[in-house]
Amino acid sequence: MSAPIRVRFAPSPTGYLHIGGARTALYNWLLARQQGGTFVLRMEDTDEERNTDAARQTIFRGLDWLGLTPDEGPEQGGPHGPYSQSERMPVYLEWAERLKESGALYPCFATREELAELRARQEAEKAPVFGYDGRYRDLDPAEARRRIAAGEEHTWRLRVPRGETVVLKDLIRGDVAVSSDDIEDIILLRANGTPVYNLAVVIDDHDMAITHVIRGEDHLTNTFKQLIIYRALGWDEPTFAHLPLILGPSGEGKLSKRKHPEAALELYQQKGYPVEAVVNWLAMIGWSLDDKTEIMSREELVRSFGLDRVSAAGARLPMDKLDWLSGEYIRAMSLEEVEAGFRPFLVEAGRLSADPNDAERLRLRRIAAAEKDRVRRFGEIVERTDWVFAAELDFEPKALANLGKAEAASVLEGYLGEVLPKTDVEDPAAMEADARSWAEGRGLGFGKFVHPVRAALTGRTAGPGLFDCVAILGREESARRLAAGLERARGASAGGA
RNA sequence: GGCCCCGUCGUCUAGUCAGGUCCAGGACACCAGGUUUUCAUCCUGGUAACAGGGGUUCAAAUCCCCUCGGGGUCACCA
Repeated sequence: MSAPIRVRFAPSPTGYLHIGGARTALYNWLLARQQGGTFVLRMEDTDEERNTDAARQTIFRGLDWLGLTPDEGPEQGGPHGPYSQSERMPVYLEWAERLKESGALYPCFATREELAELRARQEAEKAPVFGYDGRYRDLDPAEARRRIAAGEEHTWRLRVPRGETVVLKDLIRGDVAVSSDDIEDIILLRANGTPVYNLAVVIDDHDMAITHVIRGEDHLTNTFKQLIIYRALGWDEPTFAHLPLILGPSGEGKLSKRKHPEAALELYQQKGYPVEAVVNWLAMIGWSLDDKTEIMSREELVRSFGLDRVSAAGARLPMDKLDWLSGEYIRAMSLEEVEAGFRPFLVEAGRLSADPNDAERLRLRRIAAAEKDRVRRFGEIVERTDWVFAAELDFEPKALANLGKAEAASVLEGYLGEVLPKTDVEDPAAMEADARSWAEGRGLGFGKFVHPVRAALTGRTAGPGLFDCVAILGREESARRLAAGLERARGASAGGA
């Protein structure tokens, strides 16, 4: 119907990529891809004190990981740059100047101390309204000029109209109306002459031709201020959509990094959740396709996503659901993909060379085959393979008990001596057939066979299929462990009998 | 405290705009059973919610009002 949409994600680089921010970025990106629009990344880095280059990088790399690479942004450039607010100061100042000329702004000589005092008194008196009381709003212009000329410190405030109703047409919340009397005369230029966030945002969204501002609900009250700035500047406002907030997993408050480690996107990468699972999960927090669809690929999301089905209510982070989804994604992967997922974790744990040799590759393949159905995130593979790489097995009590059973010694001895040497350790199914026929020949139940062998090989009672374990260890190491287990079993029966 | 947003199973949600097909559906989690050499997967079944109170209506999870609860925001931060 009209020009393609232009959306943006505008984080401030203060340390990490917030999971809620990641979702905001995803929703924006989804819409841009779906409608052939443009996804812009803009750094809101006007606060020099708090911003670091490391934090910028964290945001860039986080978006890369999620596959939400901007069409325009600090790294990729574009026709509406620069895309970092720190580089756009002249632009803001220019518009601020026009606002001064038009009389929309007035100088305010209230000092920080004065304002703090005012606020303290308002709180003490339980005043109905907090905030600036407009004490310099009607200062005589000549007097103002005189004080400025005298070098008196001052900020510039926006003369917010009185007695008007400001209506925000929000795609998710519908029409939200607020009285302009509830909005104080906001500072647009600080005493040091720098512009304030709300001014910068309006100018940027306008200059960058943003058509839809999709952001967290925490910006809802800012929007009314911004609406007034749009009016003062004589610009048309974009369409707004305020997303419900993501709350901490156990309820109270929005996610903060201090209280909730899961607020940081990096955590998910570190724990080894497949990206596509994270994307799927994020999309479903606050949005749903219908009453049953849970698993959706990125392509399906691009096709079906829509703001009209975004919920207005805040949501807790459903961590259990991520674990489940992640497991589903891993199970749907090819063996090669699972290997690739495990690889960095095993390398980091020192269990795999960065450039693995053939034997290592083979072992990785076998581990992947054995654990693919069991693991819910790739990072689990480290502790799950402790038994494989342990120089000395750390036996669980139950496993030890299994080695102490009456038939344990003869089973181990038989498997070690008669079966293992000629069974095909490359082929778990074949090994199982061999073992079964051997056990049957002895009139042994398969369970009686399996338990002591598993105990000797892994020191545990639970884990991958027994013959996957043999395959992972290889013939030689399996034999060594079986022999060691046999010794224990004999010791146990000798001591016990 | 002012202003604003929100309120369906423990959790994520469908249903609310266009009232009946909803003694409320799905998923995760949980519990029970089955398959399996263990675990996991897989299969079957189960527990579990319309925040409360008033209206309107033949009929309300759906519309209106009040209460309660949760959240956001009130910086010369962004």
